[in-house]
Amino acid sequence: MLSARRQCGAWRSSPCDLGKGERSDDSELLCASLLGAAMTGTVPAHDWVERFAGLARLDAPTRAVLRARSAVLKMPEGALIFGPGKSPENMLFLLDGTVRVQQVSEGGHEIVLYRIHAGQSCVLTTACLLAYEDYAAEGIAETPVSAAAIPRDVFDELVAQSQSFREFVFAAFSKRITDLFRMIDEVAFQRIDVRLAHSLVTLAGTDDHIATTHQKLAAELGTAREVVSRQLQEFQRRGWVQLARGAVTLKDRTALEALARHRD
Amino acid sequence: MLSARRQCGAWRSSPCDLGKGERSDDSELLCASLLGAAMTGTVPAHDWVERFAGLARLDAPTRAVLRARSAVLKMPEGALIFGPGKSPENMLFLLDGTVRVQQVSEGGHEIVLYRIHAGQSCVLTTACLLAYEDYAAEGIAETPVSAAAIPRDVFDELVAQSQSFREFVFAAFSKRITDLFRMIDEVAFQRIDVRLAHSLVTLAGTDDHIATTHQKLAAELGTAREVVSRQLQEFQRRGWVQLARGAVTLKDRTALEALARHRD
DNA sequence: TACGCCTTGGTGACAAAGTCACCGACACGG
DNA sequence: CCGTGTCGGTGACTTTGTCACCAAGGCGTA
Repeated sequence: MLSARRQCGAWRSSPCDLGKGERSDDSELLCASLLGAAMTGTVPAHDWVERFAGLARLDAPTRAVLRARSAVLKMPEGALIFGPGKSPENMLFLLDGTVRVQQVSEGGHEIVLYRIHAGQSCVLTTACLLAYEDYAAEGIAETPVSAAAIPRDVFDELVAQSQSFREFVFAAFSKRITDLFRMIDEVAFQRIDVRLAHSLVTLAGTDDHIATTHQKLAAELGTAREVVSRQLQEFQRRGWVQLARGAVTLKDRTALEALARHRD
Repeated sequence: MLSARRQCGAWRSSPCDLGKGERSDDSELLCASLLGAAMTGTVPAHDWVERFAGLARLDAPTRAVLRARSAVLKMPEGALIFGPGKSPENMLFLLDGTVRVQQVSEGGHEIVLYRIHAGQSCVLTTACLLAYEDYAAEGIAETPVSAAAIPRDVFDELVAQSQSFREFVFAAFSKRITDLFRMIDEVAFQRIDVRLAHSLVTLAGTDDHIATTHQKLAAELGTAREVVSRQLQEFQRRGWVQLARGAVTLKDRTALEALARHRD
């Protein structure tokens, strides 16, 4: 049974991290056009292939196909890239921004599975899998994002034709699966303070400032808000962080990193 | 640091489940030949492709290549199919038996990630990924197994040539990743009694008998032996199971299944 | 048979983490 | 200024994990 009183939907029912708001109608339209098909009216592709770390090593013909048969899309922060029952028709290469992949289970529990950063990896892994079997995971734009969209058949064609593209694709799958292995290990065996310290260090920008709520940090780790609150208080007692409403500021990054490295 | 006193290595340091013994020198040799390359002296492939559920739908030329360029290998129970630093040179299709994929972390903690059953799925997912990035997961033959081995380059060739083989491969990856998502959700949010009940029902054969130790069940769930012992005692108090040294017998499968279905 | 030794599992005390109910402080828009 | 919703703090309690230690069973060997 769903417990109605539980505070849930850390990411969902609240304004986006840095921006000011609810998913607008505009964003919904963008999503629909992306998830649907067609891609009419989208920006023609530019030199994005060169800017994408993993693709630069591909053979020239493959890069040409990618350029020719893709379209660059932009989506606002908070947009739903894919979700349960919404498997995208296109494979996506993330050019700018970050996509958060998370899961919401029946009891209202949330957990962040991983993030996809520009260039480094791509959405194809997750997007592709959901094309075959849909599941209650969803990808959400954490910042405004731009992505190159490749129709499914072009993807298939490239896999067939290019040896280096195959390597790229399988390497991406490989990395995703090993990361999930690591994740399972952490969730099962790592202490919550270690995991929280790790999250803080990872989420903090160069300015050591994180604009987030305890509830969102809890969803990050798949734990309860109270647990996060208590741990943060402990960190503050130790002088490692400075707490404020909706914000955490790192005061001793070194100490947090040391704790995060703890393997045990 | 490794704690020397912890009782660890549930699966490793003990005799195999049903059989009688330590990994023999023979099995090590088989492993080596499998993991290495060559495949000289192995059995020529027969009609295994037809017996493999997922491959029956492939186009005829692809099936022919699979038959022609594969070799059927047999490995004894307890054999290490792949492991950290031992990425297999061949893609494997499991024809008979079961392979357990598990992870051992630094603290000596163990957890079973998933099992690969004959025909239903195949080892290629895991094997393939480890070819690109090796990690502390290992695959162990839980029963005597036979598998069809495909050299890496033949696999690559098939992916390039056959549309239906690509679909097969991506569907396998897809299923694996969604299963891992589910696993993360369970580890993070599911109560231990529910998970244990689920494991018991899954592990029990038609005779409702499981030959295993509490320690192994703990490794199955990624928890501690004491926790499993206490839960099993509780199940026994309720008349759901009958406990004996190294054995658990289901007395009320229906009740266990009901508990296992509990979503919360 | 007696002995040592290892495996298996039982136990109590405690620590860590999750759950529940409730509260007060803050922010924002009427 | 007030109402309303978000955010975070707190105490009591349950569940799970950890640690230390013990007892029974099994097995080989003197």
